[in-house]
Amino acid sequence: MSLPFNIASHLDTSLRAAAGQLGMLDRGFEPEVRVADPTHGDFQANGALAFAKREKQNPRVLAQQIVDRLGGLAGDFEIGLAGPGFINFRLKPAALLAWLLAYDSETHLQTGAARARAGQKWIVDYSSPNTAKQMHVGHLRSAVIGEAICRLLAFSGAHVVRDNHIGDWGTQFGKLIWAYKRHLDPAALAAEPLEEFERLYKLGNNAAAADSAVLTAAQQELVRLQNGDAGNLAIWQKINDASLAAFQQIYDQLGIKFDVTLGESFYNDKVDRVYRELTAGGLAQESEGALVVFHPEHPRFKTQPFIVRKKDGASNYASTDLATILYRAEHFQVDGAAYVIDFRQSDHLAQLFLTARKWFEKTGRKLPQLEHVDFGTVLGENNKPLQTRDGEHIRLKALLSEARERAYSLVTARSPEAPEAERRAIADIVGVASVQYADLAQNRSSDYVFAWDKMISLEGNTAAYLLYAVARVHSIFRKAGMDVLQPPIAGASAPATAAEINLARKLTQFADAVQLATNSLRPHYLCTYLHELAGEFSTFYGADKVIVDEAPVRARRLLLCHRTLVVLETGLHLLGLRPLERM
RNA sequence: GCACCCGUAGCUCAAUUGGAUAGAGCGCAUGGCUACGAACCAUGAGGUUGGGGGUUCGAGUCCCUCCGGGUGCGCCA
Repeated sequence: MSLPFNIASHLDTSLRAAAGQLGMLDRGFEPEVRVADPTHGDFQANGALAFAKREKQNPRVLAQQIVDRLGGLAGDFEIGLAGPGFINFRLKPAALLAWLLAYDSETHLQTGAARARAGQKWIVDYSSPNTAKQMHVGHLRSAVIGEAICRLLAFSGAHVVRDNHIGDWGTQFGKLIWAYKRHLDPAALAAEPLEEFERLYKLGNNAAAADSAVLTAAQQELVRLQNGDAGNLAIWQKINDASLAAFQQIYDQLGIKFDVTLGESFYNDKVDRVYRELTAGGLAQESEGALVVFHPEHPRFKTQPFIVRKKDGASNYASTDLATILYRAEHFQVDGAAYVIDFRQSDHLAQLFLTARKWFEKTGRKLPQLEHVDFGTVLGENNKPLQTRDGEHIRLKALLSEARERAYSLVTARSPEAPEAERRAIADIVGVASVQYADLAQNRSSDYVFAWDKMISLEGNTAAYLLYAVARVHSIFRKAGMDVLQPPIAGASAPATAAEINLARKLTQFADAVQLATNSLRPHYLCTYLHELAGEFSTFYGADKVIVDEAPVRARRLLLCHRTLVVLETGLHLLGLRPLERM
């Protein structure tokens, strides 16, 4: 019997069966299987300890009773008992070989992984910039982390809807339209539309500040827009279209393609229902002229209101966010929604989710699982939010160009003999991947310091280290005149050297890394894994020559190389990075 | 004032959510290219996990309390 894709779940199942025979299952036994330190084994089960503690039994005796009922695993694992009651599992070389033979492509890895969330539907709300403004460094993390999360969820079998919840209905449009009508430079609009919109907005803003007549005129433009004035709507539409086209240039570099772009304007006609239902349900109340929701049971939200309608009657982002949840539940019928948004909006989202829960309860609806995927700030090397020297936001477009340029200098220094076009192509991938990876590799909850040297110096836990490992595998096949798509692995013997075994066992842990990253919505777990895998490969590469005369040895080493390639490339795809064959 | 997040090696960060001797990378020291890519590998030094108390078989992780940093708190999103 061959091992399934996810070995940890396989062990979990067997342990539950054994515990069931002992009558432990209905008393809350949890196997707690996890990847183990190599000194102990490949996987370990800790569940006997917690269970014995609760039941006031001897954990070691308990663990032994479980082990005695794991006979079915004896073919694939060496099973041991250690310490106060840890159960250790070490894969036998033949089992490692069998797993490697079975999972031979990204498709088959995905088939294995896709059981976890088959039938689920998730919507991921990420990027979500404001229109009429350029994307800046503050938009980087949501886009990069959000895309990785989409890919992880999809890989795990979920149907994923990528939603760009753009800010396309702000009060800024009054001043912008006022200026647009009077000061538009058509040539600038054609060349760099967002530059032109920003110039116009500043112009309108300054004029309104200096002259109250202009301010009034701008406010009237906004009212006209909101009342459906055809001319203003056309301008508004043009601004949004141009903005989205400019955003897409960034998204193309980051490998992002949205399924839907449903911004705030989309929910304009859907907020009245929110007001009605919240009021009818007794959840919302008038306060200082506004419609607000309090949460008496909450230490802070009992006094900090959730303002769902402003005193002037207008909606705000609380109203549209509530309407958005309803739309996602009714129209998309999602099981879950992930909001990839800055940690500074934690209060807003907590109030939003709390309000939605009560609202859905009152109205008898099923609330999707709502997750705030928060992340910290991108800091400069002075530990302050990253800015240009004159205190402006750093534009994403410029940041990505600089990444490509820096990578180009490096590639040129390393490989001056390569053709210009090839160096450019490599640099485009390495540069952007470095930025993405630097963001993903760190636990999203904390701030991170943006340091060019660290991310493109190509050492340590960086994109380049992973890409280098990929390039070296390709190189082995290329030099040996073999087709990497048809690796000659027939007759491969089981992993035998220390480096081979360490690499093989690391490969089998891919499933666990994906599951951990997906369930916690934290891509850095996958990054850590891929870095460790690339490290095991480098060690193996240095220790054991692949192209040797002895056929079974050569075949098994080619097998390891090929599977390393498949897992690394699959992992890079999951993070939203593009692999390359040479660098 | 109230609330939330953070504090781990000189630096940047992990630690599978309470598990085994707290691990990586950078930097530092030493060694390795006539071996498939040295953008690499091997070995080594480096820690009172901000301080103190508590919970238990077991705490970087949970609770309390100080210290230090960040963020949010009625009509921007």
